[in-house]
Amino acid sequence: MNVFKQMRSAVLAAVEAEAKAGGLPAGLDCARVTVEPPREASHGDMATNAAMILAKPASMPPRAVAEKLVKRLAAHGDVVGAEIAGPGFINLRLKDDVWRGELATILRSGPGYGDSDLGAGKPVNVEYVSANPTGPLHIGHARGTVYGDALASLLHKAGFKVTREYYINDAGAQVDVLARSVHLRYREALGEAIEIPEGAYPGEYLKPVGAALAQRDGKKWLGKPESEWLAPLRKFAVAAMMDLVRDDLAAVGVRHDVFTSEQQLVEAGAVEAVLAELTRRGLVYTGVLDPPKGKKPEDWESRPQTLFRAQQFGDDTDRPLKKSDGSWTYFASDIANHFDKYRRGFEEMIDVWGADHGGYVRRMQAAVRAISDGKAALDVKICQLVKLLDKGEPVKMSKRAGTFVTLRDLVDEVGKDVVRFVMLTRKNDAPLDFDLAAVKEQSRDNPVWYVQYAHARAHSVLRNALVEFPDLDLSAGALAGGPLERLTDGDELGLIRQLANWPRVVDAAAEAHEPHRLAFYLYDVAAGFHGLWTRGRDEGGIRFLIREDRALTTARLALVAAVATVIASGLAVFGVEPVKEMR
RNA sequence: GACCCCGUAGCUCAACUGGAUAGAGCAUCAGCCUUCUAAGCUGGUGGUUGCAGGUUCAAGUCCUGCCGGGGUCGCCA
Repeated sequence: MNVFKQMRSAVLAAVEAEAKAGGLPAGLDCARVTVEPPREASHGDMATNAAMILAKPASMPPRAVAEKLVKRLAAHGDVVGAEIAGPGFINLRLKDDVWRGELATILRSGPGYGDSDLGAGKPVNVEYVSANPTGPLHIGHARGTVYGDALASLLHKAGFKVTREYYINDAGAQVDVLARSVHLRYREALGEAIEIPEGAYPGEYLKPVGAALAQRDGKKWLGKPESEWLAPLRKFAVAAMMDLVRDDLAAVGVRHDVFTSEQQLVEAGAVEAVLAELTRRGLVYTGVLDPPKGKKPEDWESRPQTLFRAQQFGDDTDRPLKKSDGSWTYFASDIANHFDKYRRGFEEMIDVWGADHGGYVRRMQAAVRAISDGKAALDVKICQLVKLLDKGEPVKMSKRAGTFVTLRDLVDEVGKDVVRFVMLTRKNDAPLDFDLAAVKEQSRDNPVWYVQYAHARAHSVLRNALVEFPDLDLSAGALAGGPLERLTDGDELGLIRQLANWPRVVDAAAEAHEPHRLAFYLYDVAAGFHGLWTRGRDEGGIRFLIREDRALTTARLALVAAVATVIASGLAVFGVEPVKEMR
């Protein structure tokens, strides 16, 4: 329970008391009542919209409601001022001790500060990456990977029971291509001169896979018809690719809890099972689709096919479940995938997809509603493209020429922490520029650096404090129990207010599934701290370390330690290591 | 043609799911280094939130219609 929630309870209590006293109708709906920090600091510590929300149902002017509430709130022990402003806001000014108390809470909570019970232990499944197992992860995967992972951490922090899931698309035609490509490399490893035909994967990374196969099976698959080796090689190749993918994921600090194989779902009859279920509900039929208007494919031929009634669940049209060769569409097995998740207990699911899958969102949401009788909800987060730049110039990439940038290359170039942080500095559905030169810059416009610098600076102060006061106890408990009443400067208290906002930021970001908000918040905290630091250059009295005043120093170190704590808490969600020195 | 995303300062982007005078960085202009890291800080300039309506105490945010940019559109995943 953070300070804002506490004050919201106080506001609700005031409403209830007023209702009991007859000043307001009983049973008013307070769900939309908020207590938040006002945008303008001069408005006080917190503001509530209660009077404006309740005015209409109470059939009273907002200011009249506000007057009644103000009277009661002014009597609250933590409140030193309550006034009506603007159209009916109630601005609350709190005792400084409330903020000092929150500072102690931050220190005692450590990096766990901001943890909440918003999720109440509810299971959430976050499916992300889910790249085809046909090669190493490239830069196009990087954003969804980092985003999904940070979102998972964020939801965990907000009290959800999170499962990180990877869906392996190992049943489609692309995997056949992979198997054939590996067979070529296998023949090559056994001494044949090969030529890579059009339509096969040319990547060098398949060489060791072919060699490993030759090592394991010898000449077993030479000169045999494809029908004999395709299935076993597919399995071998997919396993090798997934090893590759897992290594790449580890390099960016990502680790999934569950890997679900499409192939295994198909083999286990999961697709038939879920289709039977949908058929039983009358949601599957054989019909003919109209060609898309305005863009009729050349080879369009009208034919009856097996369709899912997606339209009944909000999609634009019904969607095919079977290809013309009789095998399942990707959509059909993906329904089985989501049904599988639902049966494993997930009523809340999140999928992270690339921008090119935007058109697929509705049908999958329709399917999830259908298979769960509307009990499960699927949120799909689309990650827009990342434009890779160097000094403002686009980095040339070509898949054909093999010069596409792998995720590993990027991590090797700038480091895991930078990749992770930068990927989270934009809303997921907005395009992102990733400039290799800019992220190496050490300046204010490089947010990674700027935030890390604030954290390092804080630790630098703590280190210097021990030079000045060698016997100082810098443990969180000791600092929290220190003479915090010595913190009286407006900027100091302002910084505490900013830190106290962290739990709200966590909750709001978790609810919106928007981890990027944390990046902006951390940047602001860093700015607040850097500002206070620099003020100490001009005004000796505001410096953190005051040789002649051990008590004041202790109090200020508590603030410094709290800044470091909150930054570390935020970076932990991002999976970024907070540094204590900038080197 | 349909659907999805985006449109905010010269540039790159925020805006706490509808709140008060729309905020940061870059750029630009003016300042601050015998002192805990100047790798930094302070201040100024800069806006018809693409356009036009609507909803209400209140709209950048929600609804409708346009304009512009991107993405997608049966048998790819």
